[in-house]
Amino acid sequence: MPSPLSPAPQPSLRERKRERTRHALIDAAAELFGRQGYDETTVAEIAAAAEIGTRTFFTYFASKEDLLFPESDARARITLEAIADRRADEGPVDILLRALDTVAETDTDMVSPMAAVRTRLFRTVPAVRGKAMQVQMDTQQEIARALSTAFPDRLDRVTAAALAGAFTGAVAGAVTALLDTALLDEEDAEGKADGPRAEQPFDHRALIREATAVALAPWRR
Amino acid sequence: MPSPLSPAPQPSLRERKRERTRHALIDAAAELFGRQGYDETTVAEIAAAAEIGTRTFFTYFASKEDLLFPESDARARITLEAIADRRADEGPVDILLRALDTVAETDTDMVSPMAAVRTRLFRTVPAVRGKAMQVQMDTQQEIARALSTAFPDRLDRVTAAALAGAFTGAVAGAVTALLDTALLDEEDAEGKADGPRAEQPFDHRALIREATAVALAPWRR
DNA sequence: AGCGTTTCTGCATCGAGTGCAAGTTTGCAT
DNA sequence: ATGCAAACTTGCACTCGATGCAGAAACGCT
Repeated sequence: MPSPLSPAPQPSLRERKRERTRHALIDAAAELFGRQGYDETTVAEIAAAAEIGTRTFFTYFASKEDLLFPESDARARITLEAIADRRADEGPVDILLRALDTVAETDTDMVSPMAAVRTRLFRTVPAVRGKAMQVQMDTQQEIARALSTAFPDRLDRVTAAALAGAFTGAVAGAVTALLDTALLDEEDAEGKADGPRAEQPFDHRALIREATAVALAPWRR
Repeated sequence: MPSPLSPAPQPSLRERKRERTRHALIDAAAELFGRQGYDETTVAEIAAAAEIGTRTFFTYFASKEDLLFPESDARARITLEAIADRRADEGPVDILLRALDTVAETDTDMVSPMAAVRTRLFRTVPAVRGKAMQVQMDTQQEIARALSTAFPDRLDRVTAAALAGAFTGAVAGAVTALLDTALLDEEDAEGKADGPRAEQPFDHRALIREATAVALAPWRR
């Protein structure tokens, strides 16, 4: 029983319902994609599984691909906050690396069921990869703008864009490489003692951070 | 008249014909995209303009987007050659810098009519942007693999990928930033003296050279 | 309960892309 | 030249993603 006077910022029934079916769509899609693959799953199937009309799907997501990136701006937000909260002695590269740490810690999306599916699809379905890259480029431009206004005297627009590109490019490259090798190893390890299959995402993060720091080293002077 | 005994490596009639219609498709598409836009141009129109059946289009290009990146692997080839031809005293960074210089000199794609159209579409059509990033990422991973096998003791896969990503990301970021300002200026200048609208409103090659210089400056120490 | 505003949904339609089964052209050996 | 096999081209039918439209249903508010 909710306290009667709490200024409950509870969204209206409409919005709650909308959020519920939104999640139903994501869950249904994750399940179907995982079971039959991306191309083999039609929008009509997803909609049916979430019990809405096919046409209605497109009022929730502009496209089938958008379904895969429900929180696309979370990482960008964190990075922009990192820039805003900078200490006086931090250079641009320091800020970006700190943002990367924060993302690694707080990103809840990495454990969602959709995330697991997405990483698999990223390697195999061109459309998924293309969409991911597009999202990346959008956030990259935001970061570039924020950087150049935060360091007006050290970073002009073009240099800021270069740095932002170097950063996101380095991270994306490292993640992709890691993902590739990880999944290859997994295939190799197949058939041998199929024990509890311990995952080690923690030193993955350390690896990514190290590699990014090395790649960006020339940018800190 | 060709010397009768020259071991002319002339491709067969079949291949020449194929190459001809291939270019006809690219030219027709460049013209149509430039005139009516990307989404407003159908594959059927392009095929008709090149005088082939609609169905046949897809034996030349796997998709409408592929039409926009006809030489997508040229840059990767040059870079891989640069890695193969490295001198003993060259580090990974030196090689990449040299490769990019070579690309700047020898890349003919930058002056093709398609290039001008592509840069315009890159800013406005999501599908084009996504495809471009995907191409970039693919070549990047190839370069990373080659780098880490060329320097097995200095670069693991992940670090090599981060380095390659940082490089291409920096250049790409700088290019788009510079392109944005260039194209915005151009729009501003619109309405005044609407002269013949010079078909090559800016020098791609110079622009890319400038962006590359800015983006890679930190690595050149 | 009743009314205005969203939201949902079916229907019709368009464009990208694919499989198939012809027809057509090219390369090559006789 | 002639004929034949392989490669290439093409139309047809079809699937799927995506959009516009208009009526039906659900919601919020009085």
